Amino acid sequence: MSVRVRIAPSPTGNLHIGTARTAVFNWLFARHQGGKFILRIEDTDLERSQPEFTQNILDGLTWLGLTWDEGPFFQSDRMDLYAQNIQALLDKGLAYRAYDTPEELEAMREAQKARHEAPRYDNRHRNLTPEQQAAFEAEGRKAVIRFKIDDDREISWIDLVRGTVTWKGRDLGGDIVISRAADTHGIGQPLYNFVVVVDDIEMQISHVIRGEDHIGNTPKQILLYEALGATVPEFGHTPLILNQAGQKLSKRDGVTSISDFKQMGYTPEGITNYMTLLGWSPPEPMTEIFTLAEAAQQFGFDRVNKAGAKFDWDKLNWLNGQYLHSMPVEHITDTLIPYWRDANYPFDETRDRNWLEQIAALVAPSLSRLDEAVPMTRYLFMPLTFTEEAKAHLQQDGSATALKAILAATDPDTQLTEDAIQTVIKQVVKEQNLKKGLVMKSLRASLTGALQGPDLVQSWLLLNQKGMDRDRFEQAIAISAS
RNA sequence: GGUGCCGUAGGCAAAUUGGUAAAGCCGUCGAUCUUUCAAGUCGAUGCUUGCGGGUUCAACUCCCGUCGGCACUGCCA
Repeated sequence: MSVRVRIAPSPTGNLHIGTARTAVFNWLFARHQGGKFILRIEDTDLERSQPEFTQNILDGLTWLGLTWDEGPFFQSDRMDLYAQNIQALLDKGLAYRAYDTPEELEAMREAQKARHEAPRYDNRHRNLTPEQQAAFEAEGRKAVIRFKIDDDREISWIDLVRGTVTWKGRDLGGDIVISRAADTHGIGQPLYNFVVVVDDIEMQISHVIRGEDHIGNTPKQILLYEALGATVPEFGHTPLILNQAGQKLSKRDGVTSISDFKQMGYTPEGITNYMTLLGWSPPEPMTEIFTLAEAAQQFGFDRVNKAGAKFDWDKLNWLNGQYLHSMPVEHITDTLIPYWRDANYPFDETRDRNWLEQIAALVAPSLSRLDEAVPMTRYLFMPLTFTEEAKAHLQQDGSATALKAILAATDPDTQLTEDAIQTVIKQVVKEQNLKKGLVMKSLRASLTGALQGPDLVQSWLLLNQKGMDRDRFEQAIAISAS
């Protein structure tokens, strides 16, 4: 049997990191098995589904490199199929119409709670007589359709990551609603648990790989597979991604959508690598830094951990940095340009290309996120703002002397080279009898407005190419005097 | 409350069928390089495997109990 897996996000929000991680495991498994990875958009909740979220999900998956082989399929296009299957269940007597009002259900649960019982539907409308049904309809009540669940059934499956999992029918909460309320004899909007099964059957999904939060849905769905006369697929429930407090990561935890990560300057390679590590571990000779394709060669559920994993920014940052450090200059320059542009730094992409590449080469080795390049390179693009420490340094004895000497020792009409800079520094140190540290710090303070930052000689070179160095020395000398 | 799942250092985690002194990575700390920060390099720190029993020559790995965490418990997905 060929392997067919799917990722089925619902467009009620941007692509979430948890969904993306599930997509990674599905993708990895499909590639490892030579199977198909299918994308299905679960938009049965008409109220909450939005087209822009669908777009965000598609864009996110594409950006991450999680390409799909079939789809996207939309559940909203398949309503007839669901209605047919619900009718079939109705015809077979496996499902029925229930006329309870939301208020009645609420009251029932309250009563159960008061009696310290587990809230569940008591199947009160399972065996209504035609007369009773007619009476409810005469009242103008609408009916949901419920699927019968046998209290005495025991359902179990061999989970790909957890082994045998068993549930009792009585713990499933009574007959489940598979379609929303609709007028007499009509079939309302089909609900998640039912739709998933119909689609997975129809799309011949062989392995359902999803988050652990779906474990409780699985027994209900297995019963539905049986009722629809279909083969039950394999199930694998992956551990959840947890927040600092150890709870399921949710939008309330701040940055959780892939588009946010992208904007913050994480690379798709870094994110997918990290998400894979959250639950899966590579076999021995392999290091923790790997591409999706490399992971796919080794991927298997035997190496997927069962416990939830806390999301660790430190490790993500480190991993992302590894990718940034090894990125070719042209590539990282291309990637950095949008960040500089968004910061409104003035430059001409074409004419300044070489200069921009030098900047990229200068800062890339110390980045862990792309957006860090913005504050880090600000002094190369914008007028200076001085930190208090920098000002204080410039006001020290010898600082102005050093800068004046440097001004005198350099020719405004000749572009500097690295060697020339080294020579000038040595010369000034010797002639003015100053400490090298003081000269260097004065240079840094005057050129960058700060006492720490990227390599100073390279920075000066870059500023010199733009003719931005001498004015800064003058400005600094003025500060020295004040 | 009920049901289910899970529990190896601060975080991610490894450990062939129970068998050496419980890998590795991140973090932290220190050293080094540098005018500086970051990065890099080198080194160090930390778990008696939630806890208590049991089986065994031997248990992170098996059994029993216990505690804790999380997830689910919808006419959401």
